[in-house]
Amino acid sequence: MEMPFVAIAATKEMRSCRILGLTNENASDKTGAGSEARVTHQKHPAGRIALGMSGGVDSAVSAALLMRAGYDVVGVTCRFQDNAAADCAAADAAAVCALLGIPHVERLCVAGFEREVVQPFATAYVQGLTPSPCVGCNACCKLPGLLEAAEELGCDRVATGHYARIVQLVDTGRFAVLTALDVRKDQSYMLSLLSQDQLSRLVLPLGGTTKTEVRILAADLGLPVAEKPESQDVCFIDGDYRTFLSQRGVTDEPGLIVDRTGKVLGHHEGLSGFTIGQRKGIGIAAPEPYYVVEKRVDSHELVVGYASDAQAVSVRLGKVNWQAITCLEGPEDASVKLRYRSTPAPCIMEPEPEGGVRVVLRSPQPTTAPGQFAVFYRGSTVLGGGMIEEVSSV
RNA sequence: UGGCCCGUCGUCCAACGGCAGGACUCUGGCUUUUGGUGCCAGCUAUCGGGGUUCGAAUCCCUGCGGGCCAG
Repeated sequence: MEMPFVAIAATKEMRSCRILGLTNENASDKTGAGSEARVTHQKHPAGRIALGMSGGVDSAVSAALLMRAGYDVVGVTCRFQDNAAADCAAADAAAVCALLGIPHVERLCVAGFEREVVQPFATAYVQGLTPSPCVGCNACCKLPGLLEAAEELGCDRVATGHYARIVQLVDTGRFAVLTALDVRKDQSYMLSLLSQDQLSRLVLPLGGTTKTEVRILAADLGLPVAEKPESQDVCFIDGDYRTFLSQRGVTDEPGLIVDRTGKVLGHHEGLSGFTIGQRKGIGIAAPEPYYVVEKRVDSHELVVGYASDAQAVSVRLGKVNWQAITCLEGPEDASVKLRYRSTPAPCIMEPEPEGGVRVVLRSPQPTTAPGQFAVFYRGSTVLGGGMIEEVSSV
């Protein structure tokens, strides 16, 4: 046993591929004391790996699973911020590593995080976009940081606690992301910007497990973070969104709330407080709920409409990062997620100049906001993803 | 200041003289590595004063406040 690859049955979408994961990651194995005993006495047959540890339960359990699979695991906590929360996260990760008996290192990534994630986030709001910082963070900050750490630590692979799977397609040799088996926790969307190089070295121990199993395993192992709640909200904003944005120079000006016909319905205190598709917080009583359908940055107008107006029929993407396929040569069918937790919707991908893609939805979908990512799927395979630049509703 | 309508949650609208209900807003919760959506729950009202009645949002009188025809 020298490579951690597992062949899986061919699916309709993929003629064949191999999962880059763990040899014993199957759900049925969670109590498999037998196989566990078999691997623990071996001398790291799977090699040395740098595991990104956030301090949460997912990465903690990932460490244990990697160890079971025969990896020589080094816990790496990237410090994206210099504050108490980061101290706390790092301390939790260190405690887990200590308990598991593996080394733990911290890595300072504050400058890179600021440059690649935080500033672009604020800039997006100035432009009237609704950014999705985690997508960019994974590709431009988290993975690069981990890979650098791996280099320094002599690791040939890296791992994270994302719920998704990675495969290598036999036909083309390309690496692709698959959805997690636990569809409720699937995070493949968040990995859609990863490059081939990043994917080729990434191992995702949790792709074949469920959150429930992870919690159970964490408890069985006595991990101190077993009960830690799910992360949510933007990690670098603790507290008031508005305050954060204003500290970042995002000036917010009041403006009118109008409907599609131009009728004035009310006032708002700043466009950055709204995202397209949003329902709550508009503050206008009407026969039906209003949704934000447009933000007019120049005139500071917020355009609202009923649910029937808050539908997208097509979106235009900037440069798309292709994963399972090399490029798009002509129109092709796929499914697309227009927001992280939305259901993939049937669509046609049409190539546009400079790597862009026009996405024509087979049927109208609840609208989405420029700045969000559209991620293409074929079955459970991620084809690629790109940032939404324009949403068409007619 | 002649005649006629109408005053009910924050908003819009219901309720044969018999427990004031809904929608929207708002608030809280669930869900969630993007304040989105969605789901669940909750708060809040009969314009004031008299009367009739066992009982009034409802009927009568009156005041106040809107609106519409008149001039």
